[in-house]
Formats: sequence, structure tokens, C-alpha cells
Amino acid sequence: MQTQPGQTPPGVRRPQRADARRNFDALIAAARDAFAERGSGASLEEIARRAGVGIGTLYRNFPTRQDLFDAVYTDEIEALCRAAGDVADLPPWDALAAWLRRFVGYLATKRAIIEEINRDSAMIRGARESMYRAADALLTRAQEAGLARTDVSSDDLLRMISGLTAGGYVDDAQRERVLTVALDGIRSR
Amino acid sequence: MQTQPGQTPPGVRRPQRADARRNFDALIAAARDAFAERGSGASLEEIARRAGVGIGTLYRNFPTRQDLFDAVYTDEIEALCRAAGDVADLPPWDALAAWLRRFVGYLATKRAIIEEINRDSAMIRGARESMYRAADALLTRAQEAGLARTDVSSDDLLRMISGLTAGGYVDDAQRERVLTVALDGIRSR
DNA sequence: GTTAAAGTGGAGGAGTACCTCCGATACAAG
DNA sequence: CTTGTATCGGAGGTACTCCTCCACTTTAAC
Repeated sequence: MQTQPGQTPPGVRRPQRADARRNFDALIAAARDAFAERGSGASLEEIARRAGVGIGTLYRNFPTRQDLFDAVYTDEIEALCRAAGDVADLPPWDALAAWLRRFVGYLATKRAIIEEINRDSAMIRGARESMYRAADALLTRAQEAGLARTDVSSDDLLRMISGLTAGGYVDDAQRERVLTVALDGIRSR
Repeated sequence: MQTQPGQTPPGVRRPQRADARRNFDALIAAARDAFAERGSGASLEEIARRAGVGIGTLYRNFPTRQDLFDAVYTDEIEALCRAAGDVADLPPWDALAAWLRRFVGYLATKRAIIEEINRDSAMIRGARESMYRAADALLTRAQEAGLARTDVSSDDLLRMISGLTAGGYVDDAQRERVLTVALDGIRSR
């Protein structure tokens, strides 16, 4: 074990060789699906099977369950941050609402991520903070335009929305209704 | 196995003998704590140990995990329904808000119950429906008084609030802030 | 106090998940 | 093509959970 890696992830590194990289990526994809379906306790052997690799390969790339989870989670968060860029040129309120809708979409089937979203994990903190910064920029803009109430923080907002999503709704229409109610609560009056 | 019990619960019955009743109640209490701490996958052996009984006793009283879960769940729901009576003489909006606060309080530490609240289980359906009726009465009253928006159902409402609670908040003040936003979203304008 | 019936509890078999280890394999540099 | 090396994969040891079974204990009716 090298003693001064200096990278962000403690033990997880995308491998060099082509076949190894394929396996690495397949494992993350399989883990994403498995966590979404079975929750964060999904069997690691099943994840390896889904990815079409041996259990040993899983453990070499991700020594602990948390390492694997962090890799999946970081991917998702990065996608959300990119989405914040996509809405930057909408009017303040629309930008906030659109991004929150996308946030909900990303989280909709990902129970494990919702469960874990508030937990602390040394290496994840950075990714989560950049997501919070993205949300904060959108919320602040809406607040400065006088469109959003000023007594909520972006932390309040994301916890509220991710909680809402955790419910497991009868259908998309219901989820949309509930999201509308939440947005109306945030709008200043 | 008796073939025509005719009771509401399929296999669960509060036992007759004093010592057996003590064990039965201790098991439900221990299960409530264990489910709250560890989620619905808590080890049954640990529950038996916490209750101070053998694993055999647990299985005699609750042949399946679901039976035990149902017993805990039904208890909680009944308490919530009683709480709906307590707020009946408040003004419509205050009654709804007060009951939802109590609802949140009950659910606050009960991850397992939140997880399960939308799942279907033959014998639980009755209990859940009476809770929904209680919520519906309060919401309808507020709607008829022109205080609550009419485009949400009690089902929407409870899913939304129980989702909010699932988040895991930094502190009570944050949870209260988020609940206030949700209530403002429900209030008609 | 006696006794039949109800209830107890934990040993142990079966199944499953975790994780390590190392002989076999596939890549890529020469 | 050859060869050194990175990588693979799954057998198997360990640990944990589920659940059954039955010799023993407690209750409460008489």
C-alpha cells in the first residue's frame, strides 16, 4: 500500500489497463442499479455477478462497501452539478424550480442515495458541498429577485426535497402535485 | 394450527397467561426500539435478547418478521388516531397543523415505519386507512373553511409529511423550518 | 399441594453474505 | 511471438441470521 497517494479518494483509483477499466465502470453501473433496487444493503456478490466480474475484482477495486457507494454517489452528484449549469440562463424562479425537478428526477429511484445523503463520509463531503453550492446559487438568485422566501437555507431546501422524494409515490402525477405544494411553500408571498 | 380463527390478525394473538402476555408486550417494545435504530432489517435474535426472552418465544408469538412489524406498526397508528381526537376542538387550521406536528413527532425516529408506510400488507391496510380517515377529516375541515388548498388529497399530504420527516435533520429547528414551509405550501392563498 | 396445559429458551441445522487468497488468464511492451 | 506483470475469478473459511424442535419450567385451575 502506498503511503502518500495524495488523491481525493483514499483507496479507489480508476485502473490503467483497458480490461480493468471496463470492469471498474461495469461495477459502478451494476452497483448503481443494485443500490437503487435493493437499498444500500444490496449484496456485493450480486453486484459482481451483474457486472459480469468475479467477487475478487470487486474487492480489489473497492475494498469496502463504502468505497463502492462513494464512487456511485460521486457520479450522481457530478451529474446534478452539471445540470445546474444547464438552467443558468432561465429566469431566477424557473431556474430554481427546473433544477429541483431534475434533482427529484435523479433521486426518484435511488433510495440508497436518499438514505445516505445526510450521512457523513470524509471523501464524499466535497462532492456534496459542491452540490449544495449549486443549489445555493439558484436559491440566492431567486431570493434576491424577491421570488423566494428568505427564511430557508439551501440546506433546508435540499433536505426537504430529497425527503419528499423518499416517500414512494403512487404515480408521477402525485409526486408532481406534492412538489408543487413544496415549491409554493418556498415562494415568497 | 386452527383452521378458522376468524380474527383480524392471521396468526398473531395476545396470549392468555400472565407471563406470556409480559413477554408479548416486551417483544413489541423491543422490536419498536430495534426497528427505530437499525431499520426494518434488525436482527430478530437481537430483538429477543433485548426483550429478555428466547428466540423461540419470539417465533411462537410472531411467526414471521412481518407479523412482528405489523404489531408494532398497528400500535403506532392507533396512537396517531387517538391524537386526532385530541385536536378536534381547535380551529380548523390549527387542528390540522397540530396533528401534522404530532404525526412528525411520532415518525421522527422511526425510519422503519416511514420506509414501510406505503407498502401493502393485508392486515395493516385497515389501520392505515383509519389513520388516513383521521387526516382526511382534519384536511377537509380546513379546506371547507377556505384555509387549505383543495388540490391536494390527504394521501398527498401524509406522503409529503412523512417524506419530509425521513430526511434526518441537523436539529429540531431545521425540521420545524421545513415543516413550516410545507404548511405554507398547503395553506390556500 | 397436585397436575395438566401453556409457555419457555437455546442448541443446532440450513442458508447467506462477507472477504481473502492464489493459480489461471489477458494485456501490452519489446 | 515472447514474456513480465497487472488483473481476474471463484473456492472456501468465517461469521451472522433465520427458524425448528423439544426437554424443561411456570402458571393457574382444582
